[in-house]
This record gives sequence, structure tokens and C-alpha cells, in this order.
Amino acid sequence: MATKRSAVIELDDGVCCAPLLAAPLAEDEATELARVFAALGDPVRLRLLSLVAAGGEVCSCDLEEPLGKSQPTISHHTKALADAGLLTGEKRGRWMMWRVVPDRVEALRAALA
Amino acid sequence: MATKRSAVIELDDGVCCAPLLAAPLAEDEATELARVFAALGDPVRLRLLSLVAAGGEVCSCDLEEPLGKSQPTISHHTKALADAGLLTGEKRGRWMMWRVVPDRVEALRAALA
DNA sequence: CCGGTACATTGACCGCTGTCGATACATCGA
DNA sequence: TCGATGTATCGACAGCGGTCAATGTACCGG
Repeated sequence: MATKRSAVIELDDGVCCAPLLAAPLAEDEATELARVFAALGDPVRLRLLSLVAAGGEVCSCDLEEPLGKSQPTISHHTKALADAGLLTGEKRGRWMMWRVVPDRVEALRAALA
Repeated sequence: MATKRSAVIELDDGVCCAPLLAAPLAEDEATELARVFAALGDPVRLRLLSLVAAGGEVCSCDLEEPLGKSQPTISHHTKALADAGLLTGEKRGRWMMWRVVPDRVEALRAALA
């Protein structure tokens, strides 16, 4: 389907800020929001996110050990969080440096208002 | 497993308020938080939640039509949200009346701080 | 150019979950 | 008591998603 790729853009364009508890959510809004919440619906990804947040900037290689997961699994989770717009990756040399996207987290908080 | 049932109690006891982005999450905390986020990781449940929030108090029978899902499916989702502590149900006569738990939503917002 | 390193992708396995029809249970009106 | 109504549960099915070994790809040092 064509809508598969990027939930980031749509969310940043306003869907995120529609308060969940104020008015009934449209199906499209609900789908986009659910995609982001689903990205947080895994304990490994939550811990990964908090590790990156704590470190400010963390490379994938430094995540395998504390999370106790294989390298492909780490890559899978970072991709999932990046697709949800919660993480941003920058390739620096051989290392992939990850940072959280504070605006995105804040948007989620706004959606729960 | 014995820890399957209720994520409600543990979360209310403080796990919820551990800010995600401040310090690395412990595995237990991450598991509990992920359970709640996962409950929000479905578009039908998000719309259900917003419908209940908008109505203040809504019975299951009034959810089938706007959500376009069968009665067992509605029951499944209300149970999932209730298990996550986001919904409270009270049986009144033949009807099951649902209300959102604002404290729980606020706890989630706090976790994203 | 070559070997090693960091990461991404693929393929496969398996458990979880959203969905519905059928059925059971509870409650109310007559 | 009986039938009707609102929910919950069960069984089954299909698709999604987390996991890892194997492999591919990009980058660096020598």
C-alpha cells in the first residue's frame, strides 16, 4: 500500500496534536497515532529509547550489550523507532549514531492531553 | 505465567512516573510501560478510547456501530484497554458503562517527560 | 587492494493478536 | 417462568511482529 512508508510527515503536519480525549478520532488519525504508540509497545524498544536519550548520542554497537539482543534485532528496533519518527540516525564513518527526536515525544504527550 | 493479568497495580505504584528519557529503564519498568503503550497501538482502540472520552460514559452497545466492529471484537478491545488501566467498566443493569481513567493517561504523559 | 569492522537485509520460525461466528451467561420485561 | 437483549467467552483462522543465523553492503586501516 502507498501509505505504508512514512508516518512521520503526516504526524508532524498536525495529526499528532489532535487531542485523543477531546473529540472522536478519525480513522486516518487513529491509524497514524497507533503506529507511533505501537512502536513504544515493546519493552526492548522502550529501553533502547531511554538508553539513547540518556546518552544523547549512541551508536548501534553500544546497544547490543545492555539490551542483550543480537545485532540484527537491534537494527530492526532502531529502524522501527526511526520509522515512527522517534529516533534519528546519522551515519558517521562506520558508526550509526542515534538521537531521540524530542519534538516527536512532545507531540505524543500533546496527543494524550 | 503469574505476572500476566494486571499491569494496573504495578504501574500505579510508581513505574509509570519514571521518565522515559531521563534514566535508562529497568527491564521490569519497560515491560509494564510497553504493555500500556501496546494497548494504544491499535487504531480501533484509540478511536474507542476517544469515543468514551467524548461521551464521558458510554456503553459497549454504542461502540459497535461507530467503530464498525462486531460485538465480540468490541468486548475484546474494551477488555484490553481495561487491563491496561486506561478504561474502567461498571455494569449497570444489562449495560456495561465505560469511562476513561484520566490519572492513567496523565501517568503516560508523565512517562514521556 | 585486502582484511576487518559496523550495520542492514534476508529468510525462516514461532508466538501473539485482531477478527468473527457460535455459544454461554446475565439481566430485564412480560 | 420465558423470551429477548446486552456482554463475555470460546474456537478458529490469518496476519503481524520479534528473534536470530546467514549473508550482503559500506567503510576504514594498513
